[in-house]
Amino acid sequence: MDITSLSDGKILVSNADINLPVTLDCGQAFRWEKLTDGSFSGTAMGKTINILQTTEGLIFSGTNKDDITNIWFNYFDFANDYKQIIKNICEDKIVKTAYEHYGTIRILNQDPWETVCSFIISACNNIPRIKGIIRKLCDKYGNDTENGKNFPDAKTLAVLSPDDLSYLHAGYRVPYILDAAIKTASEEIDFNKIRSMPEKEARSELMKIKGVGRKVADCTMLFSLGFKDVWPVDVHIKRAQEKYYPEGLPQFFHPYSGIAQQYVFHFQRMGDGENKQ
DNA sequence: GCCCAGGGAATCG
DNA sequence: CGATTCCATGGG
Repeated sequence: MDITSLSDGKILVSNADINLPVTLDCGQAFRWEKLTDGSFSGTAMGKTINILQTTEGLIFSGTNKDDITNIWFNYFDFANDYKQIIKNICEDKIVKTAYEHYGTIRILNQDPWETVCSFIISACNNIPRIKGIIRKLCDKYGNDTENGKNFPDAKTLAVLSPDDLSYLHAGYRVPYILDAAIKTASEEIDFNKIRSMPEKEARSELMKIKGVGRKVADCTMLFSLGFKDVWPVDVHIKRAQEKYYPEGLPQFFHPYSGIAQQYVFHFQRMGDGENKQ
């Protein structure tokens, strides 16, 4: 991976092993918006940036070399060698087919509070509406970045009442959001401690939050806490398992079954011809 | 009107 | 443990 400053202030990251559009639009993050030129704008880790993937590589706008090294390198999980990981999980036919179609889907290392809150909102919901609710939440309660709105701090939401969030039209999820905010703000839930716990302990810790069951906990662990060997089961994955893995999952998915899960998830939603977008 | 959406809590047995 | 039922909301 090479980082080069361009004359217009943009930064080129070449030789990056990633399919950016699929990675940002496969349902693990909800705040990246695809613009008409094919680039993605979004706010994460307190920064609002734009990224365009071309044949030359990734072109970052609105950021600098230091932030690419200190923030975005980790956000896109570039420390892990996906070529090697994918080589192993591609012994599976479904994963192999999905990889041939979609290239390298990377697991993002997102902010844990934002992630658990986002997946609480995701319960029994569809992706466009999840994005809309999160957008409304950020517009009203998020802190300003240079070019957008950050996800609200837990402390900001912790002092609100359900009525304050009724404009979200998030229904029964509103008290769950508040419970997550209160427990996060008070550090009753400490994500930095959870990060270094064994898998089962981390999961049960997250499930102390109301509205966080097995699936939301697993998504939070996979997409923000570095647990690459969890397999979140939602309605799509359940269907895929019944269809393609009735005898159980291959052992060689370990210890990266979370990455395999993203390929199976994407394949089930988009890929096998009889599914809608 | 019905069904579905990256589920979870409460309440059974 | 597993199976049911209810929980708001909006799009197709």
